[in-house]
Amino acid sequence: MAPVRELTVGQVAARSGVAVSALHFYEARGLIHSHRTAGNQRRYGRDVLRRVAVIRIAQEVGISLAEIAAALAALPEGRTPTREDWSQLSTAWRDGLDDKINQLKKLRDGLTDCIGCGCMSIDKCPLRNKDDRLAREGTGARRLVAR
Amino acid sequence: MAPVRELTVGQVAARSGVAVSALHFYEARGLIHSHRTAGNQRRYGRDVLRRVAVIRIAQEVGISLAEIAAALAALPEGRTPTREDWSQLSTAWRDGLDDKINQLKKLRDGLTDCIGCGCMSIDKCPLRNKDDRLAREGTGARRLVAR
DNA sequence: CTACAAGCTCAACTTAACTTGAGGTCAAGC
DNA sequence: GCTTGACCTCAAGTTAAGTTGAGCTTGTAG
Repeated sequence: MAPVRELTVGQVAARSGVAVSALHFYEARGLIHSHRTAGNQRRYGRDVLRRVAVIRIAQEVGISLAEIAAALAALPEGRTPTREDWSQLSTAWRDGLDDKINQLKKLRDGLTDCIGCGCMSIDKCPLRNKDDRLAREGTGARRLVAR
Repeated sequence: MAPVRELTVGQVAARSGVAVSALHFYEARGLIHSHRTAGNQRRYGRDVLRRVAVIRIAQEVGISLAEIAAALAALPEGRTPTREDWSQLSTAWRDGLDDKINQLKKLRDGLTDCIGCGCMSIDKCPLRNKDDRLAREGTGARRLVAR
């Protein structure tokens, strides 16, 4: 059987589970690329499926399209990305993932105590403090133990 | 200084690190409540600080304001929430957190293999499959024929 | 008793990530 | 050759979670 040739936008949508409009959108944002037929219709290479998969996975982890675009931009323009290319990408995100996991763990482990503790000094709460804008701009009185 | 009984919106903003506009917004969304002075200015009880803290924490974990509102709605209207009340809430969110952590772990552990594996059958990918609409509607024919 | 910081309301604007719609083209089956 | 469904472009709409600004009122320090 002949290798599957190019995919239409509809086929990519069907296979990736992403709406056609979203694919258009990704393309406009430079996350995926296509070339056009004589009749101006999009045709995608098979690697677009992988790209889209990566995009969705990354999104699920909370990476914004802009960040994803930046990461994907590092992939070779001309050729099909190698295992090496993808691997590099995944390694970078893996670190971010690790951070995120640790953050959530910390949160989870502190959650019950911190929410349920009944303490009145919320501004001393270790959970709260981690992104406390006040800590940065603090005028003094509100200033707490630096982490 | 005498113990502060009621807080103005500005004081809440200062102590919670949340913008006044955001507090207005939360109030409009029913996440927090206030009563008004004769001059129509908001006055908050001290428990609002806790509420706001909980809101921000929950948001950070990826819970939407709508969901937070629903959870907070379960808190007693009339009285200051007890430790019990908060604890119940945190326990519920804790479960969600656990799920999220596990999901991320799975993602992390599969990421390098799955993104970097070089395999061509993306629709068989364990990562992708977890939310694959196609897998549910799949006719079987769409099963990847291609390399 | 007055200046002016803080509050108030309401509407409009913002960003992300898409979706929907209008109006028109292309391609494949009968 | 027609009909139908998939495509195309571009503009506008949508949701979340707020922010910003205008115009007006309150509250408090000096």
